[in-house]
Formats: sequence, C-alpha cells, structure tokens
Amino acid sequence: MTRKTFRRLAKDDRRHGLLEATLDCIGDHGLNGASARRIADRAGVTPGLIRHYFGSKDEMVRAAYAYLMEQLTDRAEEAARDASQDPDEALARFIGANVMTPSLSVRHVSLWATFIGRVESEPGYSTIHRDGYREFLEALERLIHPVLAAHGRPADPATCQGLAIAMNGLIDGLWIEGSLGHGLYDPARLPRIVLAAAEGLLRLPDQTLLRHLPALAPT
Amino acid sequence: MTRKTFRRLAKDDRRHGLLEATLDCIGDHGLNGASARRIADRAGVTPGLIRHYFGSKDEMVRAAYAYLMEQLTDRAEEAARDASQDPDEALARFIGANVMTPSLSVRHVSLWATFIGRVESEPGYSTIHRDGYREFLEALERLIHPVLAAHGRPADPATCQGLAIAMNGLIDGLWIEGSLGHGLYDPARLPRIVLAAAEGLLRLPDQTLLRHLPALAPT
DNA sequence: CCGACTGTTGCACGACTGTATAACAGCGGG
DNA sequence: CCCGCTGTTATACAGTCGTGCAACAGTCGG
Repeated sequence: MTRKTFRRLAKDDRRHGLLEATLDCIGDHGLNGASARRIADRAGVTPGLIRHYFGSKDEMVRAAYAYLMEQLTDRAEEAARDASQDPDEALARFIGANVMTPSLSVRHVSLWATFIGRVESEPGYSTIHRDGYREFLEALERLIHPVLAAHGRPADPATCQGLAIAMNGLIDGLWIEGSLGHGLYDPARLPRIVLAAAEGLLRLPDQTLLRHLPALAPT
Repeated sequence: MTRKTFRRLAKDDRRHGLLEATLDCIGDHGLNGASARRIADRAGVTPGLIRHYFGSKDEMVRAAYAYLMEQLTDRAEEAARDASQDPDEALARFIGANVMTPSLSVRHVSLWATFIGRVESEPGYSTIHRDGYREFLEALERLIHPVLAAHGRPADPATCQGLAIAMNGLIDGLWIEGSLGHGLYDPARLPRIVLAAAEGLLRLPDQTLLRHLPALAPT
C-alpha cells in the first residue's frame, strides 16, 4: 500500500482548484451529486483537504457561489470596458456580451440556477446573491444614464433605476433561456433580439444600439 | 410496537400529496435535503410508498418538476383568459400577472431555479423545460399579434416570435429577481416597470398597456 | 359480516455521506 | 544536507441515503 504522491501548492492555487472542482461537480451532478469525495477527486486531492481549507463542505460551496458570481460580474464589466468612448456602443457591447459566448453558457446558467434555488433557505446565500445583483444593476445604470442624456431623454435617478431593473430582467431572461439551448430558435438571433428590445425599452431612435451589432462579432 | 394507522386514499389524491410534499421539501431543503424519508414524512406516509407510486425517488422528482411547470403555465394562461375582449388589456394582464402575487413567489422561483439547474444533465428534464417554455412563448405570441395588428405595426410571424422571445426574457428576469425580494427596490414597482418596458419593447404608443395598470389591482 | 385485494407499513441491506484525527511526506530555512 | 513546519493523505466512524421485501390492515364487493 503505497501512499499517493502529491505536490504542495500555494494556498490560493489550491483554494482556486478546489473551487473550480466544486463548480464543475455541481454543474455536472447538482448540489446533490457534488459530494466531498467527488469534488476532491476532481481537484486531484483527498477529501480531508476540504476541511483544511474551508472548515466544512458547506463553507466551501458557499465560497464557490461567491467565486462564481465574481466571475460573472467581472466578465460583464470587462465587456463594457472594452468599449470605445461612445456610450451607445458601450451599452450595446455590455448588453450583447451577455447573450453571446462565453457568457451564454449552459454551465454558467446551470450553476447560477442551482444556487438561486437555495438563496431563500441557505444561510449566507442571500447576501451573495444581493451583492452580485446590485453590482450588475449599478453597472447597468452607469451605462444607461449617459445614453439617455445624449438622446435628450429623462435621466433622473428613479427613471434610470427603473429602466435598469427592466433591462436587467431582459438580459437575465434571455441569458437563461438562450444558454439552455432548447432548440426552439437559433441563439445567434439573440444579440439582434436583445438590442432591438433594449432600444425600444429605452425609447431610443431605431439603430441607436443595433448599428453596433457588427462590433460584437465573435472575437 | 404498534403499527401506524393509515387511510387508503384514491390513487390521484395520494400522488398529488406526494408531489406537493416533494416540492415543499425541495423548496425548503433543495434537491439535496429532499430525501425520500423527509418527503414521505411531510406527506404523512412511509418511504415505501414512493416506490409503489413512482417506482423510484428520481421518477417522483421528475414528475414533481412536470407538475410544477403545469401549475405555472396554467396560472399565467388563466390570467389572460380573465381579460376582457380588449387585446391590449389581455396582454397587460398576462404580463402584469407574472410579476404580482401569487406568481411572484419565492417558493415558485426557488423550485423553478432548482430544476433549471439540472436541465442540462438530468435525463428527461430538458423535455419538461422545453415544453413549458414553448407553451409560454406561444401564449405570448398569441397575445402580442393582435396588439401589433391593432396598432398598425408589422406583425409577421418572425417579428412576432422575436418580440415574444424578448418579452419572455423580460418577464422571466423580473419574475425571478422580484420574487427573491433582495430588498434593493419595492416589488410593488414591478407591474409599472414591466408594462412600461413592454410598451417600449413593442414600440406601442405611451399608455397603451400602462393604462390597464389599475385593472391589475390585487383581487 | 366475511373474504380478498392491495395500499401501506416496518425493517433490513449495502452504499454513500461529511468529517474527525493520526500518520505521513514535500519543501523551504538554516 | 537535514530538520521542522505544515500541507496532504489515509482511515475510521456514525449517520443517512435509496430501495427491496415481507407482513399487516384498511376498504370494498358479495
């Protein structure tokens, strides 16, 4: 009986590996099938390490949720930062990025949904959810405001927030259904659909956002 | 050791009771904590009955998912059926109903999300999801078409479907975030927000849908 | 009122769960 | 080069999981 050989990793690398393995297992098998043994296996370690790094499996799953939300919001904000100085284009890029790969991902949606399903009852989840949602909403408000102002539309905070709430709903809903790829329509239609809808939602002139569609072309 | 007294129930009543208990447990404890013993307990029976009625626990959970989706789509279509002959009002009622109680329910969203999280990997779930989604989408198309036609807007099938897809996203997203009640805004604002957004999305004149807001007042 | 059908219980089984703990071994500092 | 720190493994444990099966008892037709 020879003992398994191993490498000692930097604290953050090991944590990172365990969190990724946790998300992989939850995505593949649900919170149910994501047992400590399976996760450890996927990460290439033994279950005891979970205790060492996170104290308990529950704590690790909670950390994985926060880690996922951070990934998602970072990616969205990065898409907006890529944009040129044009506020219209920035908004179009931000909105469009959410319904295209890599954001349009069945893995991400599955994980997101799995955690959302536990937000109500699992202690600590609601805070993680609220923080992620608020961050997304505020990013949206920051992008919407200059666009409204540039087109001479009312842009007071209350109006902006209401529009951001609606826009967030639109994006979330299309992101979810698009990612799940049920085959009822071609997901390639989504960027056009979402930008057209966003234009209407904000009462912008036709093509204000849609004309930036080519800029969204797959990298 | 005295044996538990019991009543023999009609097949459908017992099935129904088990499905409700399944959803209750999944809502409270997730797919994880919804063990056969706990579900049976909640239904007031012993775990053996699950095998008798559904063959296996997995099969019962699958049935519970289908049962939930049926509940959700039925409720939405009922809201539209309540509407008067006015297409605008019918659409407004349908849209609004989805972001008000009883549809706006953390229990329903939690259950829905839990199942969505498993659509990719759990055999049989994708069919249930697709059927539910298609039914919702088609209901939306049927409601949108006459409204577009009445206001002289293009209403060809492709346009209608694109708008229904966007509208479904809008409704879903607001339903989810609104139900979770994270405290970032008052959910009572949602009917106004969603109707205003829907008007813009469909390029309808102002107040086309919003003027039916009072008709949505809590029953 | 009784017999029979079957819905329902109670229990046992092996597999798997999370985690506590002791022993081991990789790796950096001297 | 080797010592010591600690990241990592291996093992044990009590609890829970889903479910197969035999016995019980409610209910209905006669």
